[in-house]
Order: sequence, then C-alpha cells, then structure tokens
Amino acid sequence: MSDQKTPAWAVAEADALAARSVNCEPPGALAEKLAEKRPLRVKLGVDPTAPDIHLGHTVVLQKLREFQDAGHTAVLIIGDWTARVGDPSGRSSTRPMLSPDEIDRNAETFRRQADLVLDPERTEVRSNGEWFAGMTLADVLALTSHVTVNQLLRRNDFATRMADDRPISMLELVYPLMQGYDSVMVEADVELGGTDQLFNLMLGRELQARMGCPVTQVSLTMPLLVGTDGVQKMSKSLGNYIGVTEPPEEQFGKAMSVPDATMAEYYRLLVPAEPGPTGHPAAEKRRLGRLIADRFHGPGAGEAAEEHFNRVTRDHKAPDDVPEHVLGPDDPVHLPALMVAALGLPSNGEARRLIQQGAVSLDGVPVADLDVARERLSGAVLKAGKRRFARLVAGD
RNA sequence: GGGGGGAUGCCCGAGUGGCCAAAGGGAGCGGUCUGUAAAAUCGCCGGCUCAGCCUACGGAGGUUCGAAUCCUCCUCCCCCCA
Repeated sequence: MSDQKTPAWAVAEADALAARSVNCEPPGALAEKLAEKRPLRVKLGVDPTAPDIHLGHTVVLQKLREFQDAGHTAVLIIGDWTARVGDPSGRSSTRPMLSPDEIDRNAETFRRQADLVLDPERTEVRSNGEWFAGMTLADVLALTSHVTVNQLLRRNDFATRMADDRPISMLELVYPLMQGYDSVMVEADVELGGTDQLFNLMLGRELQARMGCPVTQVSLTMPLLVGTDGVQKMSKSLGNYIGVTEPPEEQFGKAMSVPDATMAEYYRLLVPAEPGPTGHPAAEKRRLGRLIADRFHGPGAGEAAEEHFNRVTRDHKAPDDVPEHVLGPDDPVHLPALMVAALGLPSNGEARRLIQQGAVSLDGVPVADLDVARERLSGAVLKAGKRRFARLVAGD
C-alpha cells in the first residue's frame, strides 16, 4: 500500500482523471487502483426527483464520460428508491416525497438525457430498487447497525439543522446509508458526485469495508455549477438552470444572462477543452452560448441561436417562426383573453397588467385598449413583453 | 405520557375584531438604460371583460352587524421534560 510503489504513469493518469475535481479521497487511492490495470467501476447515483437534466448535472456526467473514454465502466444508478427518501444534501429542509409513478417517469427521461453526455455502450444502468425493493426489516436493521447516529449527525447539513432546532427526518438520516449500500451492491471502485456529496461518498466507502465488499471506493467530487443567477447552485426548482434538451435559442439566451463573474467557471466546467474567456465579456458570452447550443443540438445550432437572439432580443424584431393563432369569431376581441390563449399568459389579469404597462404591441405599435377591432388584429403580430409573440390569423 | 410554541399569498415574514386582497423583504414580471451582465430607476405582482364583484390567512363548525384576528373540534409541524 505504499505510495512509492505506485507507478508514475498511474499517478499521472489519476491526476488527469481528477482534473477539475474538488476532492479525490483518499489521497493516492485512485492511482493505486489504476495501477491494477483493470477497468474500474465508476458509480454515479442520480435521484430522478426532477425529470430534466441541466448543465449542472453535466459537470459530473462529463467526468463520468472521461472515465468511460479511458476504458472504465460507468455504473449509472437511477435512485428510484432513494428518491422516495429525499437526499438532504445541501438542503436546509426536508424534501417532499415523490410518487412511484412520477419517479418512474423521471427516471426514464433522465436515462435518455444522460446519453447526450455518456457513451451508452459503456454505461451500466441500474436501479437501486433492484436491491431495496426486496429488503426485509432484518436486512434494514443489519444495514443500520453499521453506523451510529453520532456519525451521521456530524454531517454539516444535519449539524446546522440540529443547532437551529430545525427538523431532521428519520428518512433523511437513512439516506446516506442507502446510497452507501448502492456502492456495496455494485462494487464501485470510484463514486462521483458534487461537493455536497462528500459525506455520502465517504460513508459508502466505510460501508463497503464493513460489509465485506471486495473493493472500497474512491470519492471524487466535482464543483457544483452555479445557476444562471450566479448565486445559488443550478437547480430546476430554483429556476436558474439551462436544460440540455431546451431549444438552442433558450440555451443561448440563458447563457447570455449569466453574470460576467460566473462566466469563467462555466467555461472551466462545461467546455474544459475550449480556451477560456479572454476578450470582451459580451463576445465571450456569445461564444459560450454557441458552444452550449452546439453541444446539445449539433454544430450550427449555436450560430442559428445567436441569429435568433440578435433579431429578437437585440433588434426587438419578431422571429421568423412566430407561432400562428387563429382568431375566434368575436369582434371586437377582448385582448386579455386573446393573450392568454395565444401567448400562454397565466391569467387575464396578467395580460391586463402588461397592456397597462405598455408592454403589448401589434405589429410594433403599442396597444392601450382592452378591446380591439378584429380587423386590426387579423394578420398582425402580437407581442407581449420582450419575447412572447403570436401571428394572428382570421379563422373561417 | 406531560408542558410549551406554531401553521398567513411563489418563499420568508408582519398583522391579535372593522381603516386587510392582508405591512416589509426576496423571487418573478414589465418600462427606461444596457452587452437580455452588473448597477440604476419607475411600475406591477389572487381571480374576474376590473371605479365593482368573487375567492383567500392549515381544515370543519361557532360567536359577532363584522373574524387572518375570539371560541370549539380536527389535521399537521417544532421545542422541552419523561
């Protein structure tokens, strides 16, 4: 086990595989494993709590892909059972539980989207329901016998909540054990995760050792990608995310709205092969937006998205592909109702407000009236706010 | 088992009988500015074809001319003691 015996090539390879990571624990362990010259089993667990993958997920997925490209096996664990519990990591409060149906649907979507980053050929997909569904109470007790509450409470999320007298559910306490047991079952050599996962990953290592698993895993954690708000970590529920399946124009637009200070981190974590930003922030952000759109929608998508952006956002013009909306028989037309129908606004009141605030126009001419003659609407482009459009056409 | 505290709009949080569609903050949306960045600034922010009406302060009843505010029961949550 002495570090001296680890060959230099293995150390170099370990360094390369640990690029951009925050932790790679324990020190030297990855190199030792690589020195064994066998394909490592690299585990990544994802809880299908939200169906869509966003760029934050891709940071870790990309790392997993790098392991695949180096000849190792990716073990993607869909946490259909852990999702029922809710991971407390990085959370200040308990998560709501999801219904089995919801979980299944999410898992399916997630799996499909993960293949945008991973090499499906070298991905072993498992569901932890495989081993959790059939567990008896005796099994569960045996599992819990390996850790102490004190040990679990040392974890930061719990410690601060204890200090603040905020609730910690039993289920949450069990979560790290479940995740750790996954590692035992798939015999993971390496487990990847965000920095918030370090505790869970280390516990997995301990469980493996205590439960007689032939390997103990290396914990490799990646930085958490900050959201488009530049403040909180990217997450669907905070609405500060860029989804991998979003339309390229959306991705480009969202990339443009990222704070300047955050841009360098996006370059580093999302497009590590590209040179970082050195020019004018606006130009570099455009490049970033193009790279992101290209990556998930193919070459050329970025350029098209940028043109769309120029047209709609910079020049305040309607895009080429304005969706059509067929007018009803009313005359005059009640504009708020029309806006709800044609533009998907949440309520007539919202539409009414936009009109009052001068945010609504017909063919570029601001509208102030709530009721508009049908004749004036027919054939016109209705616009509300910066980027909601509909081309109105007369019905029959 | 005993005692105490709490549940308010997307989130946090004020409000303890009328002046409450409910302070304040955050988030969000819109206008101006701009690089859809930051900063600034003005406005909106329950629903309704809207000077009015309707629905709302955990749930169900009740007291009252009038209840987010008082009473009863219920549900859920937190803390302390055991």
